[in-house]
Amino acid sequence: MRALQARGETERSHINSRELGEASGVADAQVRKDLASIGATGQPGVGYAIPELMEDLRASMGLHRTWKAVLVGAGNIGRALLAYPRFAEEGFDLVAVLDRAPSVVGRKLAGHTVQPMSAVADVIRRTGAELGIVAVPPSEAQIVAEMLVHAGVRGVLNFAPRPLRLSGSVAVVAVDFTETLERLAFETTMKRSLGSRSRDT
Amino acid sequence: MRALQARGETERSHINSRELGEASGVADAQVRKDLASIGATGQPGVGYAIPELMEDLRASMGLHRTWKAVLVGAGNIGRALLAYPRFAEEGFDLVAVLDRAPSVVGRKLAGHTVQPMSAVADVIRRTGAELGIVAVPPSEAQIVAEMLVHAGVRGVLNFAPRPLRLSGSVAVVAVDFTETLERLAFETTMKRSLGSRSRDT
DNA sequence: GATTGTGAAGAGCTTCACAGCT
DNA sequence: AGCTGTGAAGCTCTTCACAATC
Repeated sequence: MRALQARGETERSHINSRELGEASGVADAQVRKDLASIGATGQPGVGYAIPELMEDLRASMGLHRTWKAVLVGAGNIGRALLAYPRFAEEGFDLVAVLDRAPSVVGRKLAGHTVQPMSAVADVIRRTGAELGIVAVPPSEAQIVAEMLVHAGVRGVLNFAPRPLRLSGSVAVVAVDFTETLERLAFETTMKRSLGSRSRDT
Repeated sequence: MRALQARGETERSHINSRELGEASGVADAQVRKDLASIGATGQPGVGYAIPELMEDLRASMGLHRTWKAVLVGAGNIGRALLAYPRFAEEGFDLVAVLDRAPSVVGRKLAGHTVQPMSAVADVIRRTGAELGIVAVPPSEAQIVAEMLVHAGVRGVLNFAPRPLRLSGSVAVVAVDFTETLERLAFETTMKRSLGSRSRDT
């Protein structure tokens, strides 16, 4: 999907598996297998119809609808997320911002009045948000996540560098900047000692 | 490594592969294979010595030393990274900040004077930075990454939602917030339709 | 002529299971 | 008795290659 988006508007209406593979770093047969597995089909001799392919990709990932998310934590990371224009473009709607600190509660950030944590159940019920974003210090991450889940969110995006223990019925995706840098250090070390193979993204 | 860190200070000096596996969600034999592959050895009948194991893990990931990184992009994400205290704790040193916009060049951010892009080669040579962090708009990500690589960095951390095409000898790790949210939407959909299995992080 | 969809082959990764060490 | 290190077996994922299709 990113490879298609990065191409921007080309005249061509179709793209073949080899090009898709080159753009995303996988083999052509892999592209065909994967696309077949999500029900996207191409035209032999022609390739995949780009608009239909995008639609199939989006549908396979549950992006055929809008997802509402509440953000907890109006610190540096929270504010960066609020200013991130692509969420809305991709169908993610930050419907509310909450924070514990009285000094930021009541302030306006990117059109949202920051709410106190005591409002969490209320806000989630009223907005119908299904996703929660945890952008608070690690010491508070677990309790904040539990409050969100208790209030009804089905998925949690965790920016705190601390593993969350939540009910198995809640999806959790974590972004840990330190881990990411460690991974980069690891791969950089590998690239140095061994030769190189091309990698994606 | 995260599993060990999360245990905190226990009296026990050793840990066996079964416990490590349970804490990190993999099979005991897998733990032994992986640890053997990085040269960490345990004591039959006893397990792995925890301090030595931590040391071997850190060494295998290239974390036995400090990594210097330059940050390009003093926008929301860049500023959030600058304020992130854990980088320094884990041995990552943000040695310089660069930006294209004349309005921010020269400003002080977290102790660093923002440099213009024209200084990139100079800054990297002078500081000896080996890692580059790309926190610029997607339209500039590719060219900025190429400038960094040309100036000598060996690894790039990319926050722009755009795949980078770089020489195979450069390590690239990407953090794409939109992709992350999309992944959360996908997993949330899966959790709803299927039952649940426990997942890590 | 170009390209898909897909069985079959191949490669790589995971689990098993047990000899050997403490 | 408890646990590691590791060949071998089992399994899954990837690549090959080609008949079918446009």
